[in-house]
Amino acid sequence: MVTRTRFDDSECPVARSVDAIGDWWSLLIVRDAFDGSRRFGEFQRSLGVAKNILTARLRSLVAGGVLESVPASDGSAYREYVLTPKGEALFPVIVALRQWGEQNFFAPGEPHSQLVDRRHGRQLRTLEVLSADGRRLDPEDTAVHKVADE
Amino acid sequence: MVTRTRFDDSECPVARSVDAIGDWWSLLIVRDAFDGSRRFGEFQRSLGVAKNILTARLRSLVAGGVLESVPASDGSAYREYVLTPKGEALFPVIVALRQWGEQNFFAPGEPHSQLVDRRHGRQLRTLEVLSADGRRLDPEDTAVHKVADE
DNA sequence: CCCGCTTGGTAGCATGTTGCAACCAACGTG
DNA sequence: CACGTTGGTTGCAACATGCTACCAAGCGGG
Repeated sequence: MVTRTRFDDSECPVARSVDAIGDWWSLLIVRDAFDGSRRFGEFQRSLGVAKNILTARLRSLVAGGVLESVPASDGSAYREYVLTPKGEALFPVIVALRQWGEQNFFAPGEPHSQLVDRRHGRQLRTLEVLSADGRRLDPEDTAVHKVADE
Repeated sequence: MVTRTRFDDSECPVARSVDAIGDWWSLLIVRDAFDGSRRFGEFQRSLGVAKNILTARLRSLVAGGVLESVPASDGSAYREYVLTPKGEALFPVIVALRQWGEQNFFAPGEPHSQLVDRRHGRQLRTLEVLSADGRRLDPEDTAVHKVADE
C-alpha cells in the first residue's frame, strides 16, 4: 500500500510516470502484456521473477490503472491481466527503450527479438521527437518551461 | 561492480536497456542532465537523493557509457557529468515518459513543468510509432519477431 | 465424485539494497 | 590561513527482494 510518492519533485511528469510504473519489473510486465501475455503463469515463466514479487507488481499495476484484471478469455474461472487504455499509451515508452537497446547494446548481426510492423513484417521507423510544426528536435532544441498552469 | 544482469531474458533489447539504466534514480539523473544539470550538487539538490546513492548511480551511469565525467566548465578543479552520445539517445525515452505522465497524471489545467520547442516556445508533438512507410502504428499493428540474427 | 495435476497465489526467512546521519578531505574565497 | 562549500565515504538501521516451502481453489479423467 504505497501512498507516498518516492520522488518529491512530482510536478515533473517524468517523475510521476516513473512513480506510477513502480519498478523495472513492472515495465517488463507491461512489455510482455504488449507481446500478448495475459495470465499470471505466462508472466512468471517469461520473466522468471519470484511469484510474490509478481503478485505485488501486478497488484500495483492494477491499482495504478495500467492493467486491469478481467475474467479469463478461455472460460475458466481464472483471471487475466490486460492493458487498460492508459497502459496501452505506454507503447511509445516501450518502443523507445527497445530502440535504444537495439542501437546501443547489440553487436551488428547479434541476434535479438525484433518488433515489426505486422502488415509487412518490416522494422519500425526510429522514433523522432518533433516540434508542433514537424521539425525534428534534438535535446538542445528544447527547454523545460517551468511551472505555468496555462 | 555489477557484472551479472538482473534480467535473464536479455536477448530482449528492452531488458538490456532497463538493465543498463539501472534504476529509476538513474533515469531522473538523465532527465536532469537533459535539463542542464552537470554538477554533483545540482543533481543532489534537484533530486533530494542521498549522496551515497547518487555517487553510486553516477558511477554506474559513467560505467555504462551514458554519462561522462569531464573537467568542470568553470575552470575549477571539480568535475562535471555530461551526457555521452549514447546518453543523448535516451531523449525519446524521456520524452515518451514525460508525455505519458502529462496525459495521464495531471488534471486539466494542473500546473506541471513543460518541455517546449526552444525556437517558438511551443509544446512538442506527441510521439508516434511509425512503420517504415510512415503509417501510424498501434500496439496491435505490431508483433515481436523472435530471434533471427539478421 | 474422487484423485491428481495445474494455477495462482501466501508465509517465512536469508540476503541485498536504500536511506539517513555523521564524518572527512580537498577546494575556493576573503 | 581560516572558514564555508563541494563532493564525497563509512556505518548502521530499515526495508525490499528472492528463494523455498506450503497451500487452496480450479479442472480434468476415470
